[in-house]
Amino acid sequence: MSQVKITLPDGSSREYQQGVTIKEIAFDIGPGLGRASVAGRVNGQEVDLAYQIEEDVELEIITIDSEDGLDIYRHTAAHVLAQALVRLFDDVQLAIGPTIDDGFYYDFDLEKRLSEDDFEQIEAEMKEIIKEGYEIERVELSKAEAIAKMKELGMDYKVELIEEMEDEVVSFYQQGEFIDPCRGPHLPSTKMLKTNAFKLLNLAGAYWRGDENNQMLQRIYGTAFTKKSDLEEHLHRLEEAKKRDHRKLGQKLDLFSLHEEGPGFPFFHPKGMVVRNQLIDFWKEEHRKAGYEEIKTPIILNQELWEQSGHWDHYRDDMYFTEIDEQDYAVKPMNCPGGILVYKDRMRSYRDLPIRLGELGLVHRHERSGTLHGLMRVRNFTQDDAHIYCLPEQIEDELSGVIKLVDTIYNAFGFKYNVELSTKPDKAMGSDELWEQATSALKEAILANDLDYEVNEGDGAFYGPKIDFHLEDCLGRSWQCGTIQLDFQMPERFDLTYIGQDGEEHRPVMIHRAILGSLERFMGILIEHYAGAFPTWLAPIQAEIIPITDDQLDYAYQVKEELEEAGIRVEVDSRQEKVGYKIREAQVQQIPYMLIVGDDEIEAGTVSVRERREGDLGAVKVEEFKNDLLEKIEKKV
RNA sequence: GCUAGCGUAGCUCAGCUGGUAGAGCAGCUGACUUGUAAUCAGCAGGUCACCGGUUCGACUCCGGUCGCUAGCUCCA
Repeated sequence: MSQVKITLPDGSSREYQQGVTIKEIAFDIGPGLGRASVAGRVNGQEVDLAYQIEEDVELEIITIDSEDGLDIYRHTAAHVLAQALVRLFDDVQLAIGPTIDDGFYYDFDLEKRLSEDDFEQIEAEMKEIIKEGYEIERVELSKAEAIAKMKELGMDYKVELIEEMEDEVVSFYQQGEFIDPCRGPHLPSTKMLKTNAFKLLNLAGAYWRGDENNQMLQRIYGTAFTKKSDLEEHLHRLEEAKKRDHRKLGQKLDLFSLHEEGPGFPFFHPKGMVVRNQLIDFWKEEHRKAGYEEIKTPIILNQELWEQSGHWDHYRDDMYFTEIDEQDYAVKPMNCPGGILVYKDRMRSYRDLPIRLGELGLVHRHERSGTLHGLMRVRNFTQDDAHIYCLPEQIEDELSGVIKLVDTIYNAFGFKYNVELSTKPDKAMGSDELWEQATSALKEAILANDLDYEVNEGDGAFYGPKIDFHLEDCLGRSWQCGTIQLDFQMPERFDLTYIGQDGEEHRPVMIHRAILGSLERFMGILIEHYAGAFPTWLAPIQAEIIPITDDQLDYAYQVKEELEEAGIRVEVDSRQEKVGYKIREAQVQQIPYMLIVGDDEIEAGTVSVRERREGDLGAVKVEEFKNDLLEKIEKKV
């Protein structure tokens, strides 16, 4: 027997007999580590504790309290869920069961339609399996054997998956009577799962392989932790997150509403309009500084325009149509064709380029009913659109300019964002060469700006690839907001030209871009981001004046007038209620400042300032409060 | 669009195995004139989403439609 040299992450190394398992090494290093170990990473590859080391390797022990350890733990929990389903339902067909950010799910096919009422029974069976404490063993079969095995068990989806694998050996994990093909690793035993720290959360339909043309499977989502308290904390966090839901806050803070009379067509209330208008003011200011001009184009335009743009061929199903004087018209789903008409309205010189035309354009799209979601996914929304017409050699600078503008605007709200590069979809216009050229230009712009990004294959617009900027909502769901699309198709289709230095006509390049994405979605994100407590510059009401009795009403209105004259949004709560009541009301409405005025304040010409988070700040002169507040608003703090 | 669930007063929710609805908050009226997160009393408010069926009788059971929620698909 020869020795193998194990190098640990800290650089130290140890010698063991060839064939030593990771579990043995972990216990050899220390019993504490041994007990906490769930798997290993050999030369960067995750493997089971029972994995035998046959040569010199770099080894990392994965412990239960690490992120990777928890992931393995949850993966085993998913297998236990699958095992429970197989035990409970004869005709269950297993599909896939991966881990996700906060838990795991398993997809399966079953004649019986499950409901959440069935969770209790399934969880009980899972607990039983955990208690029975099966060793979890890795089994390797040849591809042919693997297929035969799955056919024998009637697992058609697994057969399909294995048939498409390239490897000749397929690994399985067996626990008791249950066996499931899986890459692993897994916990060494089902009994390592805590019976009181997992929970099945919800049930959903999910298409096999994510394709809506396929069979719809049933999916059970669950989560698992190594401690009961962690599970409880997680569930508590979910509850707290739900309180930030923009749909709830929108109603509570009287910002907007949705009605059956117009599904997906949001109604903005006066307070919601304040936020929206502040956002627009900020947007306009930043765009003015970045060299944009603004236009406005019609909502309804002749159908022929949409045929020319390619929307008729590629986007018709998502559009609304109408008729005017027996002519066919369409309600715009995008602003570009209208904007193009503005560009084409006169001759353009190379000296004019780049031309940056911004438009807060109201678009309508027929989104499928099941996809609507508060303000995040609606059927009419205002895009903070702009189209940049430029020379080919200006592309790089223009793309960078937009990326920087996105960063500036998102930073004003403290948003973290994810960047995706979306490439050519199946349903696309134009040659592969042009797409390739446009895609690599976008990629270069991302790299030049030092952004991390992921590639989203086939998710581009039908006329060009795009860089998408994603923001997260209260539950961590990702929503596309900003987008930059490089387009060589529309200039061609609309025969866009500029006169070059040589006096000849040339083709400009077009960049479509939105920073906020849509005002509606962005506001939804904003509401959840701030949990309704908007920074003062955005707050619908910035200060609530609270007189203690009617005797101070005159003074209250006097203060109101002074602040209003300075442009501050202020209200007087003139109701005959106790101070505590009015304060509570203002707190619930997340008003940044409450100004309490009693006889003392009248006497001294002050207001007692209460800040919504810090509480009572004491009395200050009205003038001082005003200047202070104006400065905060100006600085957007 | 698909799968599952849900739809009772402006809001949040009760309503047992079918016998034509109730609370709190909000609203209105009155009293109280109040010092940093809810003063008291009274009043009013519902074709139980809509349409049809079963039944002597339906908020309750069944079917359909619409809307909402979670997820899938699709997307700003």
